[in-house]
Amino acid sequence: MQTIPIGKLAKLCGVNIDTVRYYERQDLLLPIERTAAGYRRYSNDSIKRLRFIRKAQGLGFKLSEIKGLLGLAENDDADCGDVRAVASQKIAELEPRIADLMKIKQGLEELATYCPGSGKPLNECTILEYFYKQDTQ
Amino acid sequence: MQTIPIGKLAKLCGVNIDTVRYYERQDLLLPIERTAAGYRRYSNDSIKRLRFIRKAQGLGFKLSEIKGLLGLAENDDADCGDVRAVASQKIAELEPRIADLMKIKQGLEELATYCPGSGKPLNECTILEYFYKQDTQ
DNA sequence: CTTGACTCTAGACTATAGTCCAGAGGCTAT
DNA sequence: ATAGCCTCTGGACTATAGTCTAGAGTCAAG
Repeated sequence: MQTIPIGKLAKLCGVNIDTVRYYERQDLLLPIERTAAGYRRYSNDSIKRLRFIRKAQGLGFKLSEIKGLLGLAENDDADCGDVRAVASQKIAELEPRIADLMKIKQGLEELATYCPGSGKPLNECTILEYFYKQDTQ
Repeated sequence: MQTIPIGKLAKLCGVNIDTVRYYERQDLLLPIERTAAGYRRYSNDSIKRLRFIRKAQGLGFKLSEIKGLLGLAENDDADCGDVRAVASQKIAELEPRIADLMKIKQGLEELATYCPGSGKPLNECTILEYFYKQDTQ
């Protein structure tokens, strides 16, 4: 098995070389060895692992969570249920965030609807009025 | 008009006292004066302004955007159209973010559906498989 | 043997919105 | 006058995920 240097690994996976070093500091992706001169060397598994990281990130996982996921993947006592639990938790986190954003969007849309718009002076602006208004409650 | 000290302003608006000072550094909320001892003094307008800031934040505006909004509100040449444009732009920013999160959520739900679940070994885990899989394309 | 590309390290810097701290001084009520 | 708050300042620190820099060393090709 031939090993690959950091620059090649980075290019193969489409990430910045500094990002690879950063993942190493985060204990996410260690080189399989170092050359006599101290150069990092990676394997094909490193490529798979780096791809794993980027994919999981794309699905909204934080690096710390990905670390946990990779730990699971390497734990002989873990099973599919454990992995699915992590996915389910992430879904559960996503739900309120989406709902929040949608509520915010609706609020803004409402404000924009009532605002008289172009040409009207600011003292008739219902958006600003809303922002300045004291909360009733 | 009696003026109020920073601690009272903060409490009235439900924000941390350091946050008020932070807003000052960001040029968002300046005290109307300082006492001989250097103590900040605020007016009722400061309360309104701070409430404005917090409300706009609640609708997803960044402090820099709120600064622009407050600038508009104090600009005699601005009209409702200008304010509405800011709101519309924020709505336009929200849309793809919501869509993204929903896509991520759907992706995760799909993965979780196919995963055999509890009791099955990890090499049958379709979630991990997906994470490790090389992108086709 | 030199040129150019590659890699090494430690540390600083980015964005965002604060929060917390120490050490000093001020203000108020008893 | 003294206790017990309040406020002042500058600077450090938080989270997250990198990115960039300087200065030095290494490697391969011509």
